[in-house]
This record gives sequence, structure tokens and C-alpha cells, in this order.
Amino acid sequence: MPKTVYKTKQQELLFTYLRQMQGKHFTAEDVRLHFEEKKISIGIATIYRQLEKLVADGKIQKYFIDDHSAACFEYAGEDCTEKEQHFHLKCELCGRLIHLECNELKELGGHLKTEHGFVINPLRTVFYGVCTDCLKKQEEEEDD
Amino acid sequence: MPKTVYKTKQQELLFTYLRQMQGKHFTAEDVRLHFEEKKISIGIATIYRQLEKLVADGKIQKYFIDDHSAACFEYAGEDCTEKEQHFHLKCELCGRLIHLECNELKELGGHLKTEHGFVINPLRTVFYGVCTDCLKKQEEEEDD
DNA sequence: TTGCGTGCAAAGGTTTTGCATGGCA
DNA sequence: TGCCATGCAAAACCTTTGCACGCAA
Repeated sequence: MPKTVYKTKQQELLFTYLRQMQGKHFTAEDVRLHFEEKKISIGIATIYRQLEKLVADGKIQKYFIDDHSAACFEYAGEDCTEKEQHFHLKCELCGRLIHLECNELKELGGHLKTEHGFVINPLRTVFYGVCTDCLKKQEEEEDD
Repeated sequence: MPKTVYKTKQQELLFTYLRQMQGKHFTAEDVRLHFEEKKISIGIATIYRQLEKLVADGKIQKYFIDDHSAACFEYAGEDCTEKEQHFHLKCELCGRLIHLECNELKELGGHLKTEHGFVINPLRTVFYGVCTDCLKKQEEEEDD
């Protein structure tokens, strides 16, 4: 993964998009569509290559949320520090992606480290399960 | 996802394979190769369709371990009960997949349920991070 | 001028799908 | 016999790669 050496117009456009998308997640296709709507043409290969570099630099995170659909990316923000890290919860029923900041969950990291010698990467880990809303719906259906 | 109605030879062959692979994970390609070695031909489409049904029935679990490589499947066993559930740890450096059974981690599920109304599916959730061995290697490199 | 970044198109790998055939009940 | 399951090939999908060109430094 080669380092960024030259500054290009495409890079700058992408950075602008990233700042807009802070805290949100997006796919390579989302990026392409965003610029297509603005009548700006950026090749999908360029988008992938730029995103790859940003991932390598730790500027953005790459997730695999859904089974075999596109990868999701997320911009961590200008000053990405450990305190801002969060976990992702993905509802298997409605597909909703929930950002979860919880100190108790950070103890999970400590436990895994201490007891299992494993340092978890919360920025890549996604918890799958069923969200509150879908649980309610399930219970209602059982009542029928 | 249609239910299984007829019993076929291919189904039975697949079940036999699953029993052999209990506790191990495998891809659709692994299944195909296994039968190819035995001079048994099962179409890859059939394998995918059967695995899909088994996932829908909850007989096997489907994981996405690596970025954009093949999906991994795992047979939970004949009498799959909650106590046998385990989490997966995936080392982002060496690629090792670790099966982790840990009661403390089960408290994680309780916490997510109680505090966040989210019921985690441990059979699908994969924790990404760095394993003990790779951590040691990293530390050794820092000493140089 | 040097060589990195870009864009296009093609290739790559995994999974899904259409359709005719085969086989279970 | 009716209809599901299979197999093959083609398509779909996301992503990567090869190559020629453009552009930053």
C-alpha cells in the first residue's frame, strides 16, 4: 500500500465528503453516487484506491456489515482518539446499524486482553443480533 | 427461503460432511473440494442452496471472517443448546480464528440486553483484533 | 522531467439465478 | 404424476488490476 505523495483534486473532493460524513458510514458506491449527483466524475477505482490508503493510514475504518454486500467505511474524525471509539451493533432483522458508546463494553476489551491475551479492535468488530424495536415486534407477533 | 421438502442424496452427503466438520469452519468451496476428492460431484449451486437452507433452519451458522473472501460456515452440532455457544476471535494479523468459550463473555450478552435492549447473536458475531502470538511478535520487533 | 494518481476496461473471486433435467413422494 | 432439487452456465456483484495518459512537484 503506497503512501500518498501527491495531492490531487480527487483526494480533496474525497476529504470534503469524509468531513460531511463524519459519524456516518458509507460504501464506495455511496461515494461515487454522491459525486455523480454533483456532476463530478471520479472513477470507482480511484475511490477504492483512496479509501484503501485512508484505511492503511487509520484515517477511516472499514467494516463488513452485511453478508456479501459492499464494504462500509467510516471516517473517525479529525482528532481520532481512543475515547471516541465505539462498537457497532447490527440488527439482523431490520438491518439497522447502531453506534454504541458504552464504558462497560470497554471492560470487555480489558477482559479479553487480561484473560485471553487478545487485543480487540472495536473499530472493526460488529455485534450481530436483534435490536429493541425488532424484539418488540417479535413479542407482539407471539401474542397474536 | 423454501423449506426442505424432499430428501436427496446430495443432502445426505452434505449432512455426513457436516458431522465430520463439527466445531470446525468451512467454506462452500471446501465442501466442493471435499467431494471432488472423493470423486463425488455436487454442483456448487446446490451446495450454496443447501447451506442457505441450513442457515435459515439454524442448523449451521454463517460468518464473514475475512474482508471479501468466501463466507465461512460452521455446524453447531446435533443438540445445539445455548451453553455450547461460543464467540469467535479473529486475528487481523495472522488470520487465526479462535473459538472462545467464556462465561464472562456471556455477561456481555446480559449487559447488552438489559442496558441496550439488544440481543446479541454470538454465533454470528466475530471479534477482530490481535492474538497473543502476534502481540508477542510486535513487542519483540519494538525491542529491536 | 519524473513518476504518482487517475480512468477505463477487463479480470478476479464469490454468490445468485434461469432454465431444463432428474428424482423424490 | 406433480413438483422440488439439481446441475450447468450465465449473470450479478463487489473489488482489484493492467495500462496508457494526465498532472503534481
